[in-house]
Amino acid sequence: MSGEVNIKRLAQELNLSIATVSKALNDSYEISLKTKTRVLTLAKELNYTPNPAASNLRSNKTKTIAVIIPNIANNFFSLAIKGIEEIARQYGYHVLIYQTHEDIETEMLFTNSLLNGRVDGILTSVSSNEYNNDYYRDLVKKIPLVFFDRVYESLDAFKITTDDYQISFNATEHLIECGCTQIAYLYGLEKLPAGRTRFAGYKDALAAHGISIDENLILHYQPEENENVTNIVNLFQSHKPDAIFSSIEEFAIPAYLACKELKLQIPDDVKIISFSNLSSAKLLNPSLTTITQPAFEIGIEAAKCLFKILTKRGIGDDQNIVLKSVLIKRESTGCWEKPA
Amino acid sequence: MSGEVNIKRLAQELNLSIATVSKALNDSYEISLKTKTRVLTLAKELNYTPNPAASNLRSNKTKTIAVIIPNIANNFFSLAIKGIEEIARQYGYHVLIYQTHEDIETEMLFTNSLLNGRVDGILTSVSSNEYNNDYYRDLVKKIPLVFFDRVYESLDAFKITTDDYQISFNATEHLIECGCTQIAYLYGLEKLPAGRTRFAGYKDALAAHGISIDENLILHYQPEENENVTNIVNLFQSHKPDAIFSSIEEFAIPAYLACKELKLQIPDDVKIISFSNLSSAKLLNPSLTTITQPAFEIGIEAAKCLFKILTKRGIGDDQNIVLKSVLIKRESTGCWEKPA
DNA sequence: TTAAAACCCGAAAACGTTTACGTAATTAAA
DNA sequence: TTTAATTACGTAAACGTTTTCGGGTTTTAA
Repeated sequence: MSGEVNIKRLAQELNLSIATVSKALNDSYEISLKTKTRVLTLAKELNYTPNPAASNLRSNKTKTIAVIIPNIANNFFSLAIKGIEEIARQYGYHVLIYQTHEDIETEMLFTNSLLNGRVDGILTSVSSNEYNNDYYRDLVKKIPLVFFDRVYESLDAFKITTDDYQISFNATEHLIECGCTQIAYLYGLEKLPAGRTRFAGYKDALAAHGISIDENLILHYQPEENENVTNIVNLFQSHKPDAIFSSIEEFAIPAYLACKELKLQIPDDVKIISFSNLSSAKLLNPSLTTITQPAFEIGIEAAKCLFKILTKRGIGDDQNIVLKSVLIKRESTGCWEKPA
Repeated sequence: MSGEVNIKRLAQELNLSIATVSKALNDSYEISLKTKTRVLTLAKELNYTPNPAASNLRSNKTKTIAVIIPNIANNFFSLAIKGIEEIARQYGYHVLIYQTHEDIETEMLFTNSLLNGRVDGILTSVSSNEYNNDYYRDLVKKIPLVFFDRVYESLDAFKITTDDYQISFNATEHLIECGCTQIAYLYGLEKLPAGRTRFAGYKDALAAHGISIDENLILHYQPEENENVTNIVNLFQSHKPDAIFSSIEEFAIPAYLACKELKLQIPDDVKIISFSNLSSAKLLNPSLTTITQPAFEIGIEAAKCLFKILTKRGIGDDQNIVLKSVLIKRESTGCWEKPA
């Protein structure tokens, strides 16, 4: 009964043609104010909502965007999605979510399945296990696409990133100012510009202070959390770093666990700093000094850029948008200004 | 070019009718194996994917489900979504996400916008600020719907919950066994069965141990996080509880902050226990004893139930599915067995 | 007064599928 | 051998919109 209220039904009850009703609903200039209000009031009365499938088919627009991310159960991404949702709602758009689990195959599978008109555009933060530039160079020609955080460079598309280089430089400098010289680097996102840039900031900060890079102090991320803990433990035992720079959130907890295992005191024996959006960073034991990316704002900006494309605005705009991360000094680096 | 490959195109190139191609793609028994393979190979070669809008319109099925939750940036819900996504992917379904921000109006707005055939079914965890039974009693007749965690009772629909009563009883008993008698209760989800049941478990555990309820020790959740901190501080100053039972994750951090502000030692001065899916609970200062719900599994189960309905299976099955939460004893309650 | 413009609405095609129905050719049953 | 059943494919309608085109009526300008 209620599911059967469509344009035809409205047209019959109002003694109008289907075309007129459709135009009235879409606020066309061809329709008089009088009939518009007649149509609108009946539509509201019968609780009419247009059939999306029919509308999509004819107009080739879906009012839907897709978000493709590695993992939703991650503070950064869930906050970003929150921002995206906020903007999407303002535009009356629906949001589809896809998790790649850091696998480029499923990433491409999902993306390809969206090219047949299921969505009007895509927001993506690419997976870390490979860098497939060719694929994305073709893709951005086929569908409106915006990258955020984990981007592909030198493509004709909007890219929302943070000041990874500068903030990593600053964070490293902060450790140096705290008296550290043997700063271990926990390396994540190696294949992506974000990871490379963070490392560059670290390296350049060391160089700027006359500290030479020690390759032995660089540890690479393993998907198995336990492996990371033992790797960090081994690193401590073999090379005794006096600080840890964790370039991804996933390394922070393992670093703490390793210290716990070795009974190392933070920040006395070792200082720790990590990229992180964990809301509980300030309550860790000790509280964790973090580089925190504006995840929510990144989502907002990314969505705004996509709607710029979808509404044909901002054609000539700069496609590289860089937001500022913030270094929040806490107990784990020992020289914070004042505990809250 | 590549976007223009549709059934008509396939039919032309193969000298077949549109109907035959469609049936071949859907593996109909009416089509010979020979032509099926001809169609399939060309389809793959041209990278054909059916237009979802056209398919939806004609067949009245979208391979899409919706998830309606209060807030995605919450460990419980993001883990649940991860589980839902997992199952949806197995069935080749797409997942739409909607955040209500605990507002029943937007919740109904979203839900209503899905009744016109945009999705085949809905998974929902209802918002906490109201209990609108009438609305959902009508709704479950209109569209396949599964509730998870925050459910409406006595409705003809699948409901996935946890053993809130029993685990709250056990947790309260744990505090009592640690010597606490003045156990404050931080009350959340008051209008929902989940919140009520948790409170009942707390109350009955007190009664079972001959401890009378003190209304002054019951604090109600406020949306403003700062308010909660000051409320807890006030509670401490006026009634000196020796333990805190936080019935929702959102109360845990404020409780810690209040203790910090009053320089109360956890667990010596006060013991704390909280419902929580925070992955960092074990690293808080001190580590937090939690009641942890199997969020991922809840998502899995909820999605499975929805697909039971969508595939017309499990008609007579029990619609109340209860999963077990787990009480993880840590430092904040002082009598944990053995630190990890 | 007349032509042009503006206004308002309807007929019908189109979007790309799915599916009920029809039919010819082949096979099985009588 | 005749008839019924089965197999394999095609025709055409339908799903509910949007949109092009056209026409009739009223208003404005000359």
